[in-house]
Amino acid sequence: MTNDNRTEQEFLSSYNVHDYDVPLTSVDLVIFTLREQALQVLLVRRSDHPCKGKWSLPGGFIDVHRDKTLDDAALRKLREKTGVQTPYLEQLQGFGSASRDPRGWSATFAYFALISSDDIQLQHGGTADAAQWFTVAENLCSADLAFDHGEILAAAITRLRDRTENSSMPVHLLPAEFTLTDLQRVYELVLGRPVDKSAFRKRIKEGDFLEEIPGKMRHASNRPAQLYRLRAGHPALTLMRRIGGDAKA
Amino acid sequence: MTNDNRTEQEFLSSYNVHDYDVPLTSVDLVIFTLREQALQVLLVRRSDHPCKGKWSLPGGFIDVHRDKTLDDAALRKLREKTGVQTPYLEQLQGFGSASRDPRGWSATFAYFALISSDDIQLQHGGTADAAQWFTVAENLCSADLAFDHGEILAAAITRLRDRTENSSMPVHLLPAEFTLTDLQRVYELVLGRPVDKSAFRKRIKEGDFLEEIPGKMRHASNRPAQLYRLRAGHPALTLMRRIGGDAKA
DNA sequence: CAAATAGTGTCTGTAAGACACTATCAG
DNA sequence: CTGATAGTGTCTTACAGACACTATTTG
Repeated sequence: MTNDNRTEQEFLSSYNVHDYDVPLTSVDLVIFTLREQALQVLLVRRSDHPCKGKWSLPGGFIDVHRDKTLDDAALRKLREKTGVQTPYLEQLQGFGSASRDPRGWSATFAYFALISSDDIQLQHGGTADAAQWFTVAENLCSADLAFDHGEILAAAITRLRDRTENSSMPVHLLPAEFTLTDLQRVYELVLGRPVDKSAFRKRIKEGDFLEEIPGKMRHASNRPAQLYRLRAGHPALTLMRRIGGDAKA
Repeated sequence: MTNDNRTEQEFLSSYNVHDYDVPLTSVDLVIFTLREQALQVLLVRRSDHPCKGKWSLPGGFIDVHRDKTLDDAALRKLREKTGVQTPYLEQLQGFGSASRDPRGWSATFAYFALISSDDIQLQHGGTADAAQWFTVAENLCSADLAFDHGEILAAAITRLRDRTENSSMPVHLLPAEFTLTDLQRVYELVLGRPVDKSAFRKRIKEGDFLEEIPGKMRHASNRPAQLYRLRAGHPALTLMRRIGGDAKA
């Protein structure tokens, strides 16, 4: 009886989500920042079943009454955990299977956030679980994380490295004002290899997503360094190393 | 009462998905192929509400009893529509909001498939809705497709073009055996611009994902062309135009 | 032979990496 | 002055695009 002549109105009034077996649907976040001269990720200890006691990515079910969109749901979780209002946020990948959660068929939209450690105010107490920053290392993904969160974390690290090879992404790990040397250190940290200063600066300037802060320098016991900031109104991500040929022709 | 001392077993026995308001969760497919010298995409006319009568991407709800994983769900939909068993399939992006489906909060995992038109056997009759191939053009995304499928289609086209710039992806649009000129035509079609023959062939050979089929040529009223095929056991996607520097150091 | 497409060789500009050089501060 | 880091210039090499050239078939 699905192909009759009911109006859409009639159809909808007879439709009830609860009549069907549906997957659990959640949002999980991989939140990166720079702390203690290292790339770190935020994990939360689960205070309840399933996976009680294990470390997990922050996240949870979509609240169909409060969240208008998937991005809203991710932003809400991020703000609840870190207090950060306007992070760099992008969708990473979906993960779903019959077996990843013992409560039943489960699917999650994994997100990927970069924030400056200056902006963080970890939310403690109340219903918040214990949250802690972990330095990103190869063995962290194979640690005994909850659900398939090790796999999600590995995918996030891969994505961050890939984007670092050819985009401005890592700027979002820094505070609003920084020197080019600061930025170079971030690239080196994420890529795990040294980067040539001259070539790096050429590429960044060419990308044209930064601007000098007029007259503002950082002083130390050496030549002062020009401070830069993101050029206002520019996209959050600028691709560099444009591909050969004339991509517009 | 979430933080008590129940065992996981006790917890699960009291847990019921139907106690909560959950989003509808589905899988949608953007299936590309080459037909009539053009890049085409498969759309299905909806035979029922909502969006009755509109063209939509093939897809549907996850069947928590038949599908073990998200990828399984996508593969099942693809086989049901096209009969293709082993396509190139990758996850595209998740889309979800309170408003994209009038039945309620809805989220979808969009997938992205490339198939050779040689392999297609469109499934007609039975419960299958009318399916039809449409040539990909800019205006197709802004046509009046069901739900937010125009947006999903646009994202898929963007992804295909991006990958075509720097990977072997387009080979999956061709039959198992093809000439280098065939392949070049595909790249040109997807990118919408001419590609230099010499540079193209250098890059493809360097990518090392193809092999000559020994002694097998395609004959016409001109010099015969060597036929190639995917090198067995190689990954479905090979990146070309490797990034500068020494990415392994 | 001509026509047609397959396939290759050569030149050139551009840009990235390497690395040395200069600049400018504190103390 | 020295030490330290900021910032730039120069050289070399690799490679993609442009484009002309050769090769091999049918008819």
